[in-house]
Amino acid sequence: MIDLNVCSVHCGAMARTQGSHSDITGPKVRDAALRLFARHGFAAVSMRQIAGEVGVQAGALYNYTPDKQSLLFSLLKGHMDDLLAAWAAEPTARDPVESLARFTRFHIRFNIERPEAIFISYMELRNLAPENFAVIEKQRRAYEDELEAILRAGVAQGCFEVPDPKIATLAVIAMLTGVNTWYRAGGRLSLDEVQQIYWDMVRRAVGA
Amino acid sequence: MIDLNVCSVHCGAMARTQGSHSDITGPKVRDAALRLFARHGFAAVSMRQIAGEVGVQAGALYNYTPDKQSLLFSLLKGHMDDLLAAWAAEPTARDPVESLARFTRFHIRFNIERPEAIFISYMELRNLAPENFAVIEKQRRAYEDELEAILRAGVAQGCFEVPDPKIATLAVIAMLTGVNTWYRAGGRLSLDEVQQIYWDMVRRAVGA
DNA sequence: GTCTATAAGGTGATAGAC
DNA sequence: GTCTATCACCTTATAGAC
Repeated sequence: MIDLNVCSVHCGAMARTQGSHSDITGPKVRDAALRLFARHGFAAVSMRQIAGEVGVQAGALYNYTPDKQSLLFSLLKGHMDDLLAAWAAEPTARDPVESLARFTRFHIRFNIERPEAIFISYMELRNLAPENFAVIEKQRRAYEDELEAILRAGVAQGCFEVPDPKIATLAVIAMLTGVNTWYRAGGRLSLDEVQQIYWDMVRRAVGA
Repeated sequence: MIDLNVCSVHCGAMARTQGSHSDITGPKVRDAALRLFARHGFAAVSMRQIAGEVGVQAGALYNYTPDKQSLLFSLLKGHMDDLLAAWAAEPTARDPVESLARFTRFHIRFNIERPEAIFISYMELRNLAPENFAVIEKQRRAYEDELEAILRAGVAQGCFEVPDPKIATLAVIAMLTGVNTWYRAGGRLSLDEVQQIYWDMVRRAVGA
């Protein structure tokens, strides 16, 4: 149909001094899939649509993923790895109040910086094959456990008033994640103002 | 659009002492669609699957909905109508603190009682045709405005400390709606205990 | 009101040319 | 690595028999 790059015979024989097509096409496939899955949903997006965004034919996608399911899992897994690594790289604090403040600001910033990945991480869990779901679910719990540990430390030290740390964990995360439903860069409030407003609410919610 | 009681030539002349097939099949179609959409997602569910749940052939569904999109819209519209009507039927309070307490308890109970409808109301908005989305979005804002009015009244009377009522509204709703991600009937906590825990957090979050 | 049959087209994935 | 072509199957929706 449309032949954009009839490199075919020639390129294979040429000295390939830098990145092959796959070094470029691979990330483009992931970017297109992330964007389309976030916009229309995994089930509503076809491999042909993704290929169209990338500028290749559908068959070529299978050089980069064994199937559509693996593509979704790879995106979600990569996102959760990023999340856990980024939080692990944050400087730690002794004081639970300061830890909670850092978690609050971190979570808001991280989420706002990658709205599409956050969106599919919440919306497309049900489209994961069971074994893939189990992996992501475990990582999600590991992240929740980070916040729960902060709350429990604060309760133990008497600086938080939280009757049920597990529920408070889920409540705080739900509240913070909600930012993504309305925040738009260049809107009424800066990231810093948003972080401050939510920190005030979180701080009071846990009785700090 | 949907003719619920045609029953063709015969029934029209007969004394119809009780429900025709359509009186039974219609609700069954809606129930099956709600359950399947919630479980697998709108795009992933076929009309044949819905028909299979109901116990009819796919073609018969079109006696109850002009198309798949209208079926989704009808479910979401019905849910939002129920939500707004149920809140309107709640007894009102003069005191903003008491109003907020009632809203908190109402929202949690209403959501917990119909997890599937709540789920698709959040997940399937993007699968609505633009004109249908506009209708649901308007209703969603009307509901948010109810809470925002409570918060603004509380700020005006000096019983809440909320720098940005709009954001506080969205934060509180996000926190409360999060209950549905973990609550299961017969679990560790009763509905009443959950309502109490969340009310404590909401109350403190708004500085009441 | 429900059935069967069908239209018209989309789906994920693969084979083999280049 | 990407193409074209294809397989086997699924999709929504409609037509007409009963």
